Amino acid sequence: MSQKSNPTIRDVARVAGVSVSTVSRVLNDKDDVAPETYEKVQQVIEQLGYASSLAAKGMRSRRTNVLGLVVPDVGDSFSVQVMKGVNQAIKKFDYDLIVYTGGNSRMSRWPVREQQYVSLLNGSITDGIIVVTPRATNFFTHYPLVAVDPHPEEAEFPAVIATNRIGALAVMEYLIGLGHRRIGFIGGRTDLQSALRRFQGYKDGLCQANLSLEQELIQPGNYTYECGYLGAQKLLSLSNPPTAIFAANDQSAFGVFRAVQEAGLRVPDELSLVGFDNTPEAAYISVGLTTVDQFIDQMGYVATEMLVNLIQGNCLDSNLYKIPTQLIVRGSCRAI
Amino acid sequence: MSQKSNPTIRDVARVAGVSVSTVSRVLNDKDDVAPETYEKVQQVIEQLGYASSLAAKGMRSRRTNVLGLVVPDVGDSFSVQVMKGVNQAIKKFDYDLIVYTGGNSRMSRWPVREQQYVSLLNGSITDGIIVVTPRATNFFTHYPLVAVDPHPEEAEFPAVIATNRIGALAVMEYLIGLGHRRIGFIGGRTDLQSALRRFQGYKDGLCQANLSLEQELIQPGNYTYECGYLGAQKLLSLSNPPTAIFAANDQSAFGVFRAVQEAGLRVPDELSLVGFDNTPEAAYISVGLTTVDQFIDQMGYVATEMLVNLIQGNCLDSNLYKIPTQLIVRGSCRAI
DNA sequence: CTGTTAGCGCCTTCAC
DNA sequence: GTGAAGGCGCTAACAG
Repeated sequence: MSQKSNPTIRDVARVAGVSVSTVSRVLNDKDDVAPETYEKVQQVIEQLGYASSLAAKGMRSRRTNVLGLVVPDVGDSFSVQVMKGVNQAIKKFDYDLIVYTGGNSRMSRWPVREQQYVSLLNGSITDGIIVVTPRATNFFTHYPLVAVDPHPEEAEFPAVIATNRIGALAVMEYLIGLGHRRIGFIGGRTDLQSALRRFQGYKDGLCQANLSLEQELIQPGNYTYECGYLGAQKLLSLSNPPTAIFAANDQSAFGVFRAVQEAGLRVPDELSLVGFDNTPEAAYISVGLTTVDQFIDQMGYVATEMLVNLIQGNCLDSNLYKIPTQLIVRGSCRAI
Repeated sequence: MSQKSNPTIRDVARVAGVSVSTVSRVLNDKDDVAPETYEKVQQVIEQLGYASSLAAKGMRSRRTNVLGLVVPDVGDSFSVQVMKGVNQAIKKFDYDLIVYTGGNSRMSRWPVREQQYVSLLNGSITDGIIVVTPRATNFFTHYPLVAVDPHPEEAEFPAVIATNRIGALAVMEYLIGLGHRRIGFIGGRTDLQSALRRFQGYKDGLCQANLSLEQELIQPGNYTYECGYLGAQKLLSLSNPPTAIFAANDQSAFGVFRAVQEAGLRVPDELSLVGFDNTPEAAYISVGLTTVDQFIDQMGYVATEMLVNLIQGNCLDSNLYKIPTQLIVRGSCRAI
């Protein structure tokens, strides 16, 4: 089974007793083909289990009806969310989808960066590409491309981003409105734009309320459970501990939660807690984690819409589409 | 940006002042190329942002170093789990991954089924394919293919499955060991092999304990929250209601949970509840849902291993690999 | 209506 | 060590 090659268009032509172009025509519903010829060819196609090679087709005609989605890691939850949104959109637009990810480490020898490499590869198989790469710099491709959540300042290509700063600001306004004055912060990965923007929102919130920024209330982090756990331990052991903690993402908020429990305290009674992302778990954890939804799936959906527009040669309203974030209030905060 | 075509191997050759074959050689580290030539070509490649077209490469040489994963829907949680496992495996084996899904509805006109169509398409771009299709019948491809969770009886190709029946049996043994004698069952989608096997496990468990199978304790279902909810309502309104309910998957177990709550009862005090799948939510819901883990990600991982073996021309130990399921005991059951 | 003829971008002999 | 030619499977002109 593994050695024999798939049937080609030529096999079909031979068996059906016609030429390859005729087969090609019925495959693409081109021109007029005699009904009986059409029928016979279809029959042979089915009989042989023939399907045209995407590779060959894509090479010849600049249209494959396939969209590409390049992600650094398909296991990553952010990527998965984006995929869901894209998945929904392609159904509407009647495209197929290829999600590409490189597990290939040999590529490090490659002079150009992975994303670029992959992007170019797919230039011939897909009609356009969506890249999910929070560390994106510049992309070098002559085909339609839309980025999800890149560094906006360097964005020379269409992109869709979430309003991370504004979301974080909303959190701060909420907490401050609840009477909190000492608000701890667990940071995110500093190489990610999203984390920087959330931190900016934290600072802006403080500033806006005329509160001073206290270094001891700010713990570095990296979006992991552990960093939330450790950061919270430090914050709680302060001589004057915070009454609320804002973690840069839900994952680290869960870590905070555990540290709080282990310290014999309760959320929200002794400590208010807010996360960011609105992961599914956030709804389940004890009283429910108050967090910010950034509608990642919608980012994927919008990115797809933009891409399809690009492919069809339409102009984009804007090169940068911002998906508004939304504060999701659950039970993890309390007025003091 | 969208009209100009990507640089080709010929562009590189021209700029570097060499022939295309030389460029091809450095691309594939073939033969001996003069170090200075090699260097210069590499430089031009980088300068032009060139990357060889997957399409063209795949067509010419029967090796792309890319694995394919065909799923009915990338939004589906089962598919996502499989993806995670595959994703891990490709890193180990140094392959790239393409996940393919069709949003294309025109295909309904196509005489061959969607899976087959996609599978064949990718035959030329990928070195092998993993298909996730619980309704799989026969696949028609001359290239390596491994199926995840197909109908075993029709499997003419290598496949990896979970031991659904045994997992369900373990649930029954557990419940019966806890003293339960009247155990309700919420069924799954009858078009899915997994659901049938789980039901079989339920029946076998009953039989093994010399308990009779009572029709009134068996509710049809379809793996949804709603069916669990409705089924549980019926079971609870029985004149002699069950003391435990075994739902064919976690999702419907959650529905059961809600129905139980609404009836003013509590889990596990008045009713023991078991699910199947061990979804992330299962750990969070109130006391924790006792369920069965089928290690879907591992299925993806193993499928990848099998596929790589196939691609490399090795023989498989077995054409059918069974991933053992495991009962995860949490707080939703209680002895009576 | 259908067959013939060119390539698409790349890799693989085979010469030099 | 390098270049030239042929062809992978397919589609898009042209001819008939």
